[in-house]
Order: sequence, then C-alpha cells, then structure tokens
Amino acid sequence: MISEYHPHEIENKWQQYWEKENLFTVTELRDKPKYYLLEMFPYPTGRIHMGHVRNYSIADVVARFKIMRGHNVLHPIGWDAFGMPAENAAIEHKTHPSRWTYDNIAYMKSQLKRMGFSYDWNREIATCDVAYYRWEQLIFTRMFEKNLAYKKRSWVNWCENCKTVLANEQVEAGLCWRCGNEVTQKELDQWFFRITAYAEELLEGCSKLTGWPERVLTMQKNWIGKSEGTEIIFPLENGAGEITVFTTRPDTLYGATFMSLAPEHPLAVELAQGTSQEDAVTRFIEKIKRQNIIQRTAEDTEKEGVFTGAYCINPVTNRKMPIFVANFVLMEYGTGAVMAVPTHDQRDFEFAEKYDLPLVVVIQPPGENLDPKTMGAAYVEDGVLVNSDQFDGMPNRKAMTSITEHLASLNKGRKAVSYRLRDWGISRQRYWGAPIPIIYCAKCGAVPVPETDLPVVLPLDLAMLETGHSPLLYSESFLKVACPKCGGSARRETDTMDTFVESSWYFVRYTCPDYREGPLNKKKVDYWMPVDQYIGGIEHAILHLLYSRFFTRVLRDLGMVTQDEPFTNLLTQGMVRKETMRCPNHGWLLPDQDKGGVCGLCNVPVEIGRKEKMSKSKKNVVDPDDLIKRYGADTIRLFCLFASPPEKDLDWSDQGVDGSFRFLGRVWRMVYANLETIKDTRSFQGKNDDLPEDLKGLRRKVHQTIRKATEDIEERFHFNTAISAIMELVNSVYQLEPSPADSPFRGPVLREAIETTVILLSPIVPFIAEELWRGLGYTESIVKAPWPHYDPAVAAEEEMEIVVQVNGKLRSRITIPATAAEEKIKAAAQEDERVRQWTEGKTIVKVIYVPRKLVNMVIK
RNA sequence: GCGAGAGUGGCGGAAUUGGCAGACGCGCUGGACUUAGGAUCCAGUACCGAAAGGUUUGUGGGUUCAAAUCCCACCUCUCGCACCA
Repeated sequence: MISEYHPHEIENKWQQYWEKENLFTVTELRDKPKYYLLEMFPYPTGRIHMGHVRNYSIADVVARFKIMRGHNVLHPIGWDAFGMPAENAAIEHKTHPSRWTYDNIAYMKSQLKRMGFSYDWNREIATCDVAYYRWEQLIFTRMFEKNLAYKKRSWVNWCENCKTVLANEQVEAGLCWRCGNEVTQKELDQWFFRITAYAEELLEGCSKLTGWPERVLTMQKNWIGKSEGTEIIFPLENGAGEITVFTTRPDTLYGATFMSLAPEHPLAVELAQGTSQEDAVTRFIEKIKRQNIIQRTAEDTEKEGVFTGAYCINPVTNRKMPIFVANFVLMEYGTGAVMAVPTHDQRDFEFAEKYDLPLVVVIQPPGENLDPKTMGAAYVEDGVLVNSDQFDGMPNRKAMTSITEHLASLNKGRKAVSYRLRDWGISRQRYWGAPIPIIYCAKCGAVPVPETDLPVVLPLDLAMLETGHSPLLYSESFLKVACPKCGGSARRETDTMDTFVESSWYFVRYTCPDYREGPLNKKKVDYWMPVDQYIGGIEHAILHLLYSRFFTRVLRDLGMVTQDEPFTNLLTQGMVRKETMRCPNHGWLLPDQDKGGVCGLCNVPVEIGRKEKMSKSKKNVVDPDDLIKRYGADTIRLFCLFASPPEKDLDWSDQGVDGSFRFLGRVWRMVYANLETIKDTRSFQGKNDDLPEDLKGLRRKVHQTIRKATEDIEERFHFNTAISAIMELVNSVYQLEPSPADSPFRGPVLREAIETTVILLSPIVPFIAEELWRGLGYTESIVKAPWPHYDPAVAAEEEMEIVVQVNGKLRSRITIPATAAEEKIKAAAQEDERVRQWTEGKTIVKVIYVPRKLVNMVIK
C-alpha cells in the first residue's frame, strides 16, 4: 500500500523545522554573492488576501532558488503598520489602534508562516514601533536642517470623510484614494518634503532603471511632467508690479492679447481691489473654490472667467492686455498665470470667443492664410511667423529660441523648465502615525526637536474620538513642552507623517533592523543595498516607488546610503481576478449563494459577470485560510504560479486548484511507487552509451528539464512554463515501461529523474519537496541541496525531426541523426515520399534550410 | 483627447532570435481498474471534411521562400494621464 499525499500531516512539521533550524537567517558573508529580494510589505488589515499570497509566492520561489544557487539571500518582511484604517477600526470596535494593529500582525504572521515563506523573521519591522519611527523623526530633523522639509500655508486636498489632507498622488480622479470620498480644497499650514528639488534627478534616473517595466517608468516620467519653455515677465500697466508666466510656446508671444490668472493667484484679488470689478472677482473666486476638483478639471467644463479691471503690457508688442481670472488656469502648475494666445491655443480661443477678446494670428500654416475673423478653432500646428516684427518669416520652432533670447536681452524673460511634480505634503491630521518632531514656540517659531530629545513618542494611552479627530489635539501631556531653544512654554506639532514616509525607507532599515546608534548602519547598508529584486503591485507604480527613489537620494545626501536608486529590478505582478455573480434582486452573490445557476434566496437566474479583481464588495474573494484547510499551502502556491506568468492577471479557477492538488498527488505517488527500485541506489553517474534507449531518453528529458526550468526561473520569472516542463518530466517517468530484462541502470536513472523532479519543485512547493526529499533518504533539508546542473551532452537530442515544407506549406517530417550535414538533410527531404507527391513534374527553384528545424522547397 | 499594453481552441495559457501554431493544465469524450467513482492509470480533444486535403492567432492590406511574431490602416479591451499653458 503506497502512502497518500496528506498535506496537513507534513506542512506544519516542516515549517516548524525550518524555523527551529534558522534556515533563513542571514548575515553579511563575503564568500557568497549577496542577493536582496524584497516584496512590498503588507498593511496589517487582519488577514492576508490572495494578492499577498500571489506576490509572496512569486518572491519565495526566487528566494529559495537563489539560495540553492549559492547566493546569500536577504528576504525580509514587516508591517506597514501606521495609518487610518487602524483608527477607524479602533473607533468601530472600541479598542485602540495599537491593539488592533498588533493583533492583526500576530494573526497575519501566523498565516505567512503557514504558507512556508522563507523570511528572515529576525528582521521583522513594524513601522508603528517607536524603535523604527524614532529614526524617521531623526531623518525629518536632518531634512529640516537642509531645508528639504519645510512648512507652508497652502491649498491642500482635503478629505472630509478621513478628516485629513491628501497628497496630490493620493487623489484619484478627484476622489480620495482610500475611501473614495470627494476631495475638496482647504487652506492649511502643512509640512512638505522638497521632492521637486530632485525632480530632474528622478527623471534622469528613469533612463538607468533598465530592470523596471517600461509602463512604470512612463507613469513616473508623466508624473514628474517636465516641460521646457520660457518664463516671460509682463509689467502691469500701472507700473505697480508684474506678472510672470510660464509658456512652452514663446513663438506665439506676439499674438498674446490678454492674460489669465488662476483663481488662487494672489494678484487676482489684489488687482481688482478698489475697482468696479472687485465684487465680480470676489464672487467668481468664491464660486470656483466651492466647486470640487472633478467639476473644475473636467475638460468639458465651460471656460469662464471675469475681468479684474487691470491691464498688463505685452513686453514685445507693448499691447495693453486685459487681465482675467479664469477657471481653467491651475495655481499648481507653472506660475498660475497664463499668457493667452487665442489664435494658437484652443482654451484661449474658446475664452476669447466668449468674452469677445481680440485675435491676432502670428503663425501661418504652410500654403494657407489664416484670418482671425473666420477661424473656427485655434491653429496649434507648426508654421511660419507673421505679425511678429523682426521674427516674421521665421519657422515657429526656430522662433521659440530666438524670441526667448530676445526676451533675455530685454530682461523680460528667460529659458525655464517647469514640472508637474509638486512638493510632497506629508502632514496628516491623524493620530495613528509618526509624530512630526517639531515644537512651536511663540518666540522661536517652529523648532525641530533636538536629537537628544528624540523620539517624540506617540502616546498610547489616549482614547479614540468618535469624530475622527486626533486625540493628540486634546492631550495636555503631549502638547505642553518647553521650547528647546529658549526654554519658554511651547506646544508640540500634532500632525503626524503620511504613512508613505515609513514605506519610503523601510527597505534600507531591513539591512540593520536592530541598529541603535542611528537610523542606518552604513556597513550593512553598503553590503546589502540596493534591493536586487523588488516585487509588488502595479498600484504603487507612482506613489510609493517615486517617494522611495526620492528618499534614497535624500538619505544619500545625508550620508547614510551610497546608492542613488533603491531597486535595481522591479516586477509588478498582476491582479488576482475571479468571476463575479449577481442576482437582480440581491446584488453580488457569494459562490455558495449560487444554487445551480439560480439565486439561493429568490430562485432568480444568476448573472455571471466578467472576471474582476477580487474584492469583498463584489463578493468574489477566496480566503487563503479556507484553501489551506482544504488543500494545504503547496497547492495554493503551485496554482498561483502555474496559472499565468507573474506580470499578468491571474484568473482564479477552483478547478485549476483541484488540478494543482492532483499534480502534487501524482508527484507523491511517483516517488513512493518507485521507492523500492530507487531507495538504495544513487543517481546515475555513468556514461550514456551504456544505457538502453528508453533510459537514455528519460535522462535526456531530465537534463532538458533542468535546463528549461533553470532558464525560466532565473531569466524570465516564468514559473508557469518551468512548472509545465516539470510536469512533462513527471509524465515521462510515468511513461517508462518496466522493461522485461530490467537494466541494472533502471534504478539509478529513475533515481536521477525523481530526485531532479523533487529538487526542481522545491522552491515552488517546499513542503512536499522537503517531505519527499527525506523519503528519498536524505537527512539534511532540501533547502541546503544545491540546484542541479544539466549536462548539455545528455540533454542533446541524438536525432532531430526536420519539418519539410513545399512552398511554405508543411508536407512532411523526416527524422535524421543530429550530426547529419546540410546537404544530406536537403537530399533526404527531396527524396521523401510525401514530398515527391508535391514536387513531381515541377521545378525546384530554391531549397532553404534552417539548421535543425526545417527545409522549405520553393517549386514552380 | 494623449500615452502605454494586450487581443491565440470551450477556458488559463505556450511558441525565448521571422522557421512545426495550440506545450502544460483545466474542461470534455472514451477506455482500463472497480461493488462504486467525483480516486487512480491510459488514450483522444483548434475548426471544416468520410477521406485526400483545406482553413485558422481581433479585421483588412503589405514585406518575405516562410509572419502569432516585422510594417501600414482599422476594430475591441485594459491601464495610466487628462484644461499642464
């Protein structure tokens, strides 16, 4: 009786063994190449979901594979543990965010262990731990000293639901990225990180990130949004100042007939003051500010504005230009003021039509003659300048430079670069975050907490408030503090840092999680950094990855790290999707509410929806715990890796999971059915020539499989094809007939095949592999077994099958020794019976031979 | 609108450099074993056709001895950006 595959009898045992033996604990070693593998750390929501399982399964294959290939692999994990959901959950469940967070961490940690992931748990980090965020506070104060952290009053994105500010990156289509609530504008004092100081470097760095997906780099470049143009100064008509604009079209300057200001532009109110337009301007600005971002930034929103009553002067034409406030001008981009050229910009054109403003054509398209009176739209293409004094007749591209130079000589402008990227607002009016280490003193202003007074510990004895406001605002013991400079009474900053700050440097801290002398131990950082392979979801393509690149440069400039870029290679895995089911009466349905195609509640036919990202709201999630109970961790890992390559979306299939489980059973039976034959032998070591054909063939398959699996894992991370190759090998073992006069080599060759299968599978399904490995008689963990090498001579086919085409159509195949020469192959192809049926009576014009693949005969 | 990516059997996917389209798995069909099979093992399975053979990688063209792969036009889907001056 052959034993059966029962995952539960083996998985816990081996997980505990690996942990007890500290198999995945690493230190800096000089005699092995280092490999730093990292997954995006999870937010401790309570339980892991399939997205985590997929992400971490992919990474675990790489980690275990690299270990077996002789690398010193750093594979850490931790918790992105600060943030709002903890506060909301605490309010809802009448507990404390700290309690909620640490409970979740404990449970999720047990789940990750149960999955068999090869983490070095000694390096675990929870960002809400003061041992972590204290160093973040130190980095903040260093950034403050270098003027990389600063405070300013500004209009910020505000989510009323979350009662906090959001960074631009956290506003998605005008909605809060976390709760989906509408985002409004609010004027507040806020702390900012000067990421714009690194805009150019972050942009240029993109070209060096050859190990990143093009898609992500494009998104980052777009986000940074560099545009080159010209800054032009327009003096006010009354001589009391000037307006600076940024334009990418200085060639159209002679056609600028009015000026548009953003409603938030300081001059908007100022210019109208005391004029008859004052009232109208104020009312207009109030109206615009009440609009939400979606309305305001939608392209189809009608352009509207109001005259301020003031004028400025076009520096080259001396034309008097009325100054408007316009809804479509953004304060966040350029200077918040736009020179309006209605003839050559569509927005300005629409605006001019509405308010009857003058049009002057300054660029003529080739072979045409634009007339302002008959133009139906702005002309935005290239052409030749007209109405532009000495620049008349010049191609407009050339005029961009010439006019800019002309302006510079008049002291009225200069070449300039503008970025879409804004400084990173990091203040959050929330409790569950790292306190910003600043003290406000009436006399000394904002004073950073001195290094010796750090950390500013987040008090854990405060009760949450139903309103969602931060309890720090009402904690006297937290608020009251002496000014570090003058000793007078002062007040602490109550804002905490955006949690993206924690995730911007956790990967460096993993190299020295217990270091107490400072944020980072340079020696260890230099050994491990940069991360060789980072793996995570595409949803962080901009936010987290851009901040991390920024922070790495800041740390570099603070002398704490050596690298510019944190992540050499990036893999963004696809989503896990599953079919959705809907009942017309009851909405989304859980799988077990579907009773054979009808809703279990009302017997109405169920509508099968398309496959969508797993989400609780659509009720199409599967719970890893349930799957572990049913199939064990190995089956889940195998399915996640086999169903599609990592970068593509994975469609969940219950039947596919069954299939994965069946395959593991098949592997199990393969080992135990042959155990008698192979247990007292060693893998075949002799010469291939001594082997009978069937065994020679099996050996060939073994070595071909090693080659294929190694290449697929190492070079492409295409575990699905590696697994299918291993499945083929297993099929080959099953196909091996017991020969009548059993060869003495049968045992050794079978042993080689079976052992290889188990080893190649071990990074993918480590539990069953470890168990079978021991079953084969080994006493040391399979983790310590070296990855097998293939012998090219053994893998080489002795015969090759050549495809024979006639006029490009497949007509026959011939089998011929692999050593056959080209002429012989061509001759054999021409003589082939089936080929001759097609070539009979025709002239062979040409014979093409593709080595080892095909012969194509062109006939007439 | 701009930018990026994708489109291959009933399904997930494979085809790495222009050279056998559909590996592997799911599902389905049949067989063996069996009291039984939703276990296991074996075989078959793109489409049309009795066969010979023909057709087939979103659509239409092109380059080539040869195209899923390269080029042009178009369609569909996904993602990102979206009044950025």
